[in-house]
Amino acid sequence: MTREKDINQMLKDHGLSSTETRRTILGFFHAADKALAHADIETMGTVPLDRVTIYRTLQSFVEKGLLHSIPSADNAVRYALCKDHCADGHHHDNHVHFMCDQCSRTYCLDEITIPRIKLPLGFTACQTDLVVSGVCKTCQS
Amino acid sequence: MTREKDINQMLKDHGLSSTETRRTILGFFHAADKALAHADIETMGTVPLDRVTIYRTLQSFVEKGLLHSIPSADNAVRYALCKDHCADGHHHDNHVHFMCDQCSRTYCLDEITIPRIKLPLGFTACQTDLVVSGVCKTCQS
DNA sequence: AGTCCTTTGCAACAGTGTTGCAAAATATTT
DNA sequence: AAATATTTTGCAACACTGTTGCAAAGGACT
Repeated sequence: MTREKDINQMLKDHGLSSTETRRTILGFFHAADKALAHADIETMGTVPLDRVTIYRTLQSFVEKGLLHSIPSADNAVRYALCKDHCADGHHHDNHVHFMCDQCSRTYCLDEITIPRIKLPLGFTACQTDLVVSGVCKTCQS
Repeated sequence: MTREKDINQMLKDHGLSSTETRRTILGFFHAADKALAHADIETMGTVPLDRVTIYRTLQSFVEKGLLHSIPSADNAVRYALCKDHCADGHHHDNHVHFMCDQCSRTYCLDEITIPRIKLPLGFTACQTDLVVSGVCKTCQS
């Protein structure tokens, strides 16, 4: 399978050794068109994955620039694939996130860039997160 | 004391009976120039407050429009006083929040309004949260 | 294949938030 | 002001989220 090979390559490109759990979890993210939380991943596979391993996998994926985390008001951090990578690997996403109040799906709106914010004197920005919540395209019937 | 009386009035104006814990917690928010998390409140008073009571108090304050909650990437929801209230009580804040990476202080930048975001077709916005993180005016030395 | 290093899985723990229920405090009525 | 009704508190217990340490298993490399 080409996808298998792609996932393998993706891990190695980011300096991660290719293990079964990592391939599985990265596969979940490629299959899903939405952001995933730890709890989602725990129940997604046919064989249940170890909780701790998932935490550590997500952590290393974020560190190596494969995933980015999305803050939320409901205290459940979600993760999504990083689509564009800078050369240095350390890459700050700058797109808007959308979270559906009805189905809890979280989307990366890659095409919408966060506008530049002018901070008061004395404040220096490092990262900016913009999360819009409401009703998503699937729930809008 | 006038402040005591103000706090009392504030509670009643929002349809909450005036109890000692509520007066204490509301007092904390008036004294602080920053957003407070549950953990902060737990250790602030001379007499320790019950954890559950704090949760319930914060909840009712948010429901009645006294406080608003601020999402964060570090999974610790913070709360801050609502400064302007609509007539109906149900009031959506629309200002930018700033969180310091060094001291973890969270500020409401009331003077900066969140720019309007144009969502893709099919998405309807209900609330928009914008959190900037970096170095605050106090840590900037 | 053998060695080295990383990752996994388990147990245990710490923090965050919720629920149920009896006792206490507040509000309301007389 | 006392009695009653209602709300809030504090405790115990629980569920969920996330972390750490350590021995065993798995990948990487020569």
